[in-house]
Amino acid sequence: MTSSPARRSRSSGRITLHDVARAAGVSPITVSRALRGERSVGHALVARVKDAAAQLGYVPDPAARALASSRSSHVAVLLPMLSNQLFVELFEAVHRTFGPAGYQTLIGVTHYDPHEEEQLLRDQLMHRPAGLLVTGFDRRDETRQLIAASGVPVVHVMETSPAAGVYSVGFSQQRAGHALTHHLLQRGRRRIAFAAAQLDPRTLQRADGYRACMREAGLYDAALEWLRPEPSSLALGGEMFAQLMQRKQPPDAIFFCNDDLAQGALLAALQLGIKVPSQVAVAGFNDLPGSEQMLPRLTSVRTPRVEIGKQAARMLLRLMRGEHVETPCLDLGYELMLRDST
Amino acid sequence: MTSSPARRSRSSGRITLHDVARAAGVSPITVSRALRGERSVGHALVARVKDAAAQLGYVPDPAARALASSRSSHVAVLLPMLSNQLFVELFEAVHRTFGPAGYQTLIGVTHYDPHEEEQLLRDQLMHRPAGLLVTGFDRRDETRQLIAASGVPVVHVMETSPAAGVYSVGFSQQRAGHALTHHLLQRGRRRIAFAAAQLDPRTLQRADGYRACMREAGLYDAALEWLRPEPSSLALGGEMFAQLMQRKQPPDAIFFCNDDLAQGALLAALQLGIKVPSQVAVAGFNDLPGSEQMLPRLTSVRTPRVEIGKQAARMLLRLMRGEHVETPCLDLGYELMLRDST
DNA sequence: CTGAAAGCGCTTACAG
DNA sequence: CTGAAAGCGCTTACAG
Repeated sequence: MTSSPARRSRSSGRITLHDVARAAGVSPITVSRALRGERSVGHALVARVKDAAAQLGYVPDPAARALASSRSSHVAVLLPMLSNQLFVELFEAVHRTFGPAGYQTLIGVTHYDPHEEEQLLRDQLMHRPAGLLVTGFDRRDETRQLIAASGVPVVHVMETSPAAGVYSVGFSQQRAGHALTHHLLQRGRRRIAFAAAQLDPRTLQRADGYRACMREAGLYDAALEWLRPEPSSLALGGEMFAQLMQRKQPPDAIFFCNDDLAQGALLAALQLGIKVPSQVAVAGFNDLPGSEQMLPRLTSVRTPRVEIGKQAARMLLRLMRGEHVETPCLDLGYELMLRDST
Repeated sequence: MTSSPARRSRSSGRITLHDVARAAGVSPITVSRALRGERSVGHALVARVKDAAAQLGYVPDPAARALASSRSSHVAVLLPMLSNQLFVELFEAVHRTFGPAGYQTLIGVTHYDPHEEEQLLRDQLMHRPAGLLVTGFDRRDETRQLIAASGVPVVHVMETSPAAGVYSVGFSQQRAGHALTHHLLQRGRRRIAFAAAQLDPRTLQRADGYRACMREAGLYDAALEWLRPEPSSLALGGEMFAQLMQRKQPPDAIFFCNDDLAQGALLAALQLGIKVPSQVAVAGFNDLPGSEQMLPRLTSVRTPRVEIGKQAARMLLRLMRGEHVETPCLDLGYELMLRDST
């Protein structure tokens, strides 16, 4: 029971690996290994060490661990925007998966701005995250190089890429856009407009799907496409709807690139006395909260963001452990939610 | 130009304080002090050191810093739920304030669960955050002690408390609830219902305000209060509205504790053919996105979550630096948004 | 105002 | 399968 020598002490009184080692009667390295679950430690020892650690209420110090191993216990997630409920759900799924695995989830919001993304990335990378989750593939070359140079494993979410050495979990935005347009055509619509905001890469991929489908049907008309760069919102959706319906040749269906626009359109229709779907069909994308409560209930495309978050986090966890990933390009599909507005 | 000795090296090739020191011709401690802005270093030296650091592209290692100083460069924020846009806006404001100050913001979502909150807190505290932001005051005694024992400075958001040694930024939920009820009374309403979900402390404080106001008017009737424990949502709001209006003596106004409930109610009214506000007035709380687009536009109480986030982060920053805080209990008020639904 | 020494609590790399 | 030594990159506490 010799107490520590009377040297000038900076000790925080914290219980350390050494305390556990002394209690268990082994060396600190063995404790370190036992607690991290390295296979090389004997069963009996592992049990004894874990007991001692629990007894003492030992909590490892992440900073010391990070310094010694030069790998931290947090994961960085870069998302475009939290005002879109889609990304909130994605984040929560990621967070729920990393938490129990012992990782903290750091969030960065890029606001769809490539420069902001790069700045955030620099900040994050300086903290040496154990892994990185980013949205999509569209970023500056410098940002890409920054990531590559860091050596931090990355998984991309929301889109997929079959490229070698690239890890992604998402679905085909293009095909989903195509499918929704196809549904509208099947309902007998001909003058189908595509109304979009924000114009991020995934929105443009949906536009591609729409275009391809309309061309296949011989019905493509550039005048029916309306792309607005500002963020999407209920108010903007209402405004776009009103203007589209005021045209000399109004559309008989409108495919909004996001549900908030479509919800705003439905509210505007109510106000303007325009009947949906008899006069014009309205469809959205993402199936966000509220779409099922709209009047009429909004047809949309359900995107599997929760599953994407979960699977992407799991994939990243494997990469971080240096394990093999069976399916580096994971397509989780989408689901057409056909409701009353089409 | 002596290269490092041929000892077994674990060096990550990283540029360290020592490299900067050598380049600037000073000792590492001086570099450390100069870069952290300690006053004791001479002007000329600071400039020389900063130059050298910039030249070399030096980036401090947060893990090493945390280990040596036993204080980290991140701040933990505990929020009840991200599906409520209110907290997303609050979080973004906090994040925007801490980022430039050199702190990472770690988020924890409690889902209004005291046990989950305590678990999150243990996780966070083990990482020794430099500061802590928590929502409200309602938590288990053990959780409270955990925080106190950690010595980490804390600021509470959304509610205020004048207690000594307690730091808070928010507004009076009670007064806001009272004010909205008062507005409904002024509009000539008498049978004013209070419909709530989730039943978190702040919702109950709003209920208190409602009750006090109704009692003052001699109109309080317990039958007009409906408290449901499940999370609030558009769907639940619609359901509660329909049931309230089916009663033998329906209310002539309904105060929903949150805008999503009220928005759901407005949509249900449209569907049921119930006129708002002529037949029944509907009001919400928080003034969330979409309320202004509703039909009719929804009366609500605008809560200053962005300002709360910003001011709370600033207050915490001062506490973290050991500076004096002028106003430990900061009331930022609220604003009645009177629109067409009342 | 500047510095040499020691230490923060862990893990890596080398042995046996 | 277990351990003694060294080191990760910084800051604290003590001197001058």
